[in-house]
This record gives sequence, C-alpha cells and structure tokens, in this order.
Amino acid sequence: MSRSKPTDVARHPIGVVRARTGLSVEVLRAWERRYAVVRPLRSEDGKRLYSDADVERLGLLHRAARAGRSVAALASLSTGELQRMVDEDAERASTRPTLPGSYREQAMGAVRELAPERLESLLRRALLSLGAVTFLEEVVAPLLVEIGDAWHEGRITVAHEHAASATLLQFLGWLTRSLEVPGDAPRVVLATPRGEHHAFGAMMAAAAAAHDGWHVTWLGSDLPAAQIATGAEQGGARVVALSAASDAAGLERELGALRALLPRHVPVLVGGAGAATLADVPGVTRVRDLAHWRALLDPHMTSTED
Amino acid sequence: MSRSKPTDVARHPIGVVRARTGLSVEVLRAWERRYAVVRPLRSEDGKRLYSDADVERLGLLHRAARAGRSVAALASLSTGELQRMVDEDAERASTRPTLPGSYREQAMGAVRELAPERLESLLRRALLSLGAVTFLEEVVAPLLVEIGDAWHEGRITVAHEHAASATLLQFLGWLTRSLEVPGDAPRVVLATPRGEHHAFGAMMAAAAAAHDGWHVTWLGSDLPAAQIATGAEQGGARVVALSAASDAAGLERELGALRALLPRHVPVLVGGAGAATLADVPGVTRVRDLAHWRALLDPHMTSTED
DNA sequence: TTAGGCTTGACAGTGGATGGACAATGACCT
DNA sequence: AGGTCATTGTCCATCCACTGTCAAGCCTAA
Repeated sequence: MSRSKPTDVARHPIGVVRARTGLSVEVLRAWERRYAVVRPLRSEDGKRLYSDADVERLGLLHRAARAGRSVAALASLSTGELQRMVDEDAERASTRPTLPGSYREQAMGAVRELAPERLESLLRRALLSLGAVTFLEEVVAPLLVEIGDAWHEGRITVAHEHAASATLLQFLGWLTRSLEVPGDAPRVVLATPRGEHHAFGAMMAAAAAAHDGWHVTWLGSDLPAAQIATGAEQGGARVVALSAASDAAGLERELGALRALLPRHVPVLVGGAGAATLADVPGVTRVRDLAHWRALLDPHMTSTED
Repeated sequence: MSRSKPTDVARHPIGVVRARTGLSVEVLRAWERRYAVVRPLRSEDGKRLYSDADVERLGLLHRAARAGRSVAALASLSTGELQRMVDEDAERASTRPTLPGSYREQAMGAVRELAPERLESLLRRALLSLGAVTFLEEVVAPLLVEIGDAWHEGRITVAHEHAASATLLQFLGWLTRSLEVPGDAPRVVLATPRGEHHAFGAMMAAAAAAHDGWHVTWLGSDLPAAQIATGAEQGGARVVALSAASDAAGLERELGALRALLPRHVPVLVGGAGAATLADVPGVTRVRDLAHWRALLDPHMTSTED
C-alpha cells in the first residue's frame, strides 16, 4: 500500500495516469465518454486533470475489467465497492497453489523443517512462476522478516537461520548473475558498512537492480568507508548503495565518511531496518523498500554521463 | 535537505549543468526564459552561474517532464514538492520499460542474426522478468508464429529456423524440468502423433502444465497411437495431450485409434495449428491456445483418482 | 581564431482533445 | 449450430497549445 496520503490537490495529466494505471489514453477517454467512470477536472485550456482518487479508481476498474467484468456494469459502483469486488476476485483466484502467499508459507515450512534442498526448489519454482519482481517483493522480503521474527521469538534455532541464510544468499546471487546485462549498462556498487554482517538486503537489492538493467558490483560485508569508496571509484559506480540490517553504533559516522570520500554526483543510498532508525546524514538517501529502491535507480538510467 | 557548507558557494557554468542533468543548453535557456524555472546568478560578463540547488531542481524537472508532466505546470512548484512528485511517479509506474513486446522483438532480431547465445540470454532474461505464464503466452508463442511467417516468406533461411528451434526447444525443456513438482502431482502425458515432427507446441504446453503443478511426461515426436497409449498407461496419465502443427493426412485416424485405446475417463486433448482445421473426432477435445489449455487442465487437478 | 555563451525569433514534432468509425468478442435468440 | 446485436478496445482525421531544437548575429576570454 501507499504510505503517502492521497492529496486532493495533486492533479495529474493523462500521460501520468496512463503510466500509473497501464490504461491507454484512448481507453481512458473512451471510458469517460461512454460510462463517465471518472470526472477529471479540466485545466484552463481543456486538458484533463486527474486526482489521486481518480487514478486509484481507474486502476481498480482496470483490474476488474481484466478479471472479466463488464466496464459498463462497474461504472456506477463506488470506489469502495470496487475495491471489495477486486479483492474478492483476487481471493477467488488465490485458491490456486501458485500465488505469492502460498509460496511464502511453503518456504517458511521448509525453513522450520531444516530442508534446504526443498527451500531451494521452492524458491526456484516461485521465481519462475512469479517473475523476479514479484518474487523479491512478495516472497523473499516477507520471508526474511518472518525468519527474523521466528528467530527472535525462539521458534527456530540459529542453525535453522543459518541454513536458510546460506540457501537464500546463494539463490539470490545466482539470480543476480543470471540477469547479467550488457557491458555498457550503468553500474551500481553494493556493500554493507563496517559492523554490518548481514547481506540479505544488499543481495535482494542486487537482484532487483540487475533485473532493471544495472551492472551490479558486490563489494562485500563489513567494509570500512574508505574501501567502499575505492571500490566505487574503480568500479565506475554511478550509484553506491549500502544495506544496514542492524542499527550499529557507528553507522552514521561511516555514512558521513563515505559521503565525503565520493564525488558529489554519485548518490549514496542506504536501506534496511537499520536505516529506518538512522538520523539524517546530509547527502545520503534512505531507501524505504524494494519499490522505492527501484524507483530511485530508474532515473539514473538515462542521465547521460560523459 | 541539508544546508551544509558547499552548496551555497558552488556556482556552475551552463556546460556543467548540461552534463549533470542531461538537459541541452537550449532547453535550459528555454525553460528559464519561458517559465522562469530557475534564476541563476550572472557573472560580470553575463554568463549564467547555477547553484547546486538549481542543478538539483533542474534534474527533478527533467524527470518529471519525462514522466509526462508539462513543464509549465511544474514551474511554480517548490523543489520539495517536485521531489515528492517525481518519487511518486517513478514508484507507482505500473508499466515498466521492459515489456513483453520488446523482448519479442529483440528475440526475433537474435533469430534473424543467427545468434543463438544471444537468443538464449534474452529468453532467460524475459522468463525471469515476466514469469513463466506471461513469458510463454506473450513471448514464446508469438515468437514461434513470427518465425514461421518469416520462414514462409523467405525472410529467414532454414538454417535460421533450425538454430532458433534448437535453442527454443532446449530452453523450454530446461524450464519444464526446473518447474518439476512433487511425486504425487497429477500426471499428463504429451506427444506428437505419427507424421508430426514439430514439438514446439507440445513443449510450450509441457512448460505451462509443469507451472500449474502437473507432472509432465514427454513421450516424443512422431509416435503411433499404440505407443502413445502404452506410454500413457505406464505413466499413469490422468490426461493425454497431443500437438499437431501441420494438418497431416492421417491425423484424424490416429486420434480415433488413440481414443479407442485409452480408458474413457482419460481425456484426449489436441492442440496446434493442425488441430484447428481438423474434423471433429468423438471424445477428443481441441485446444485453442495456451490459456485454453490451462483452463482445461485445471479441473482435472483435483479429480479423484482410483 | 576558436570555443563557449547570450538573445531573439522561427519552426516542426509531440501530446492532448473531439467525434466518428471499425473490428473483434461474446452473449443472446432462434 | 448459426445469425444478430451490444460491448469494447483501437484507430483515424482534425485541431490546438506546448515544447524541443535550430538559426542568425553578437560578445568575450583563451
């Protein structure tokens, strides 16, 4: 779900609505003309201006229409009713064994029973079935959270945790390599800062970046700022990103040092649970989650550097 | 944003701004002239001097403009509002640049240029990105049609066709094996009937079935009905499916023979271009396409065995 | 002299809007 | 089973405002 409240003031031109909903401009106009599904405001010169609520509604209509429902019949429903209907359709379809939630549960079962081969087989199956993005966002990420919780609450031992870690890391590494991209792809350098040994978040970020067409260089865990800076320079990094699972004491200092060592035009990003509780460090951007990470990488793809 | 020391003093000439934002100098000047989007200082001799804040703002404007917003409407917004808007646009974008169509075109290019390694790399990337179902329906299936057309029209040679066939068949076989399922999964037996050497359709069907949780047994191409029936019996098939690309003469007779040899509770399905022009054979169901295939398999997943 | 910068003006391409038309799909009625 | 009709996504044809790019002419520092 979105964390930013839908502001009524935000008004979007039709091109943005197309990008957000996946509906073509012809369909957007046809639906409005024929069924009056939304009533966007108009700018002074007659261009449509959609509110966030409109966009939300159109997205729901799109999903309902794809689920086989008739647009004409849906037009008179309120957005709330639409939401309910779409949820219901999704519920009905999710009895199949091939959905994210099901994979996650089965994978957690494999973790509890200390069955790494089964875990790997499940991961492979989930990846091929769902595609890399859904796999990472709806299977791997929640699975990591669940493993962490289970461990803290004593429902699994450290042996379970280590076995699952090894399998997951290996799998994510394989995925990243399988997504390798052309040599002229933009480059991102990943590491975890000094004091941070957990590489999960970084490996997930690596796979997501590789999927989006980046060349990924993984420097390693527990690295001092100077080494990260050197690696970034030698690697020709356009972006440097760190993952911090725990809120280690010296994290802010390390980030500050790294920021000072890198050229200004190289963004420094930091993600993970440890980053959430972090004080602001000038010139360092916090990454909330995978979607945010991919959004941050996107614009740099086309910035022509020379 | 931080008000740390370097930003207030740093002043950049327009060339640096172009390099950093990717905007041409003409655009930089036009935006300033028309919308007063920034107000750079001027040197004694009239040259523009941009601050880091200006550069930041221009970069955001660039991204927002590319996301489909009009520069005129953006000019009055604060940099902070711009930042939020750009983040949201990028994060909520539903249509990623890597669409099935683009993969299909690139793959067709690899076929034309007789580059099987590149084709395989593209297929792998498309599969991981899209997930198996979309991959099969939107990339592989259209690609096969396109290759067939190109061959008939003489745009590619038989060598191209064979190289592509080999790569595709191998890849689909790998995908099917990678999706292998538990031993107690329901079983489907696949083959092509006597006279039919093209196994494409069958391999696609195999991958789709494996994805949906079926245990797939591939008997082979060009098999007489008796051998298929034997294989089905020994394999414990709950469903038997054939693929017929060409409308071979004896197809109907073969289907009839197979139908007679199998128990009544085992459905016989036949798909492919050859099946479309086929006369009806009692007890044999025609499969239109992949979606139809998956729909037909679904109810048999849970049918009680005996 | 050359290269980069500045200004003004012009121009063509793009995106958006409208209304109408068309073709495929599927439901419904013999 | 076959024909009919409504639904719906897509596609012009035309118009308008916006916007990126280019050209011409001038200026100054290296």
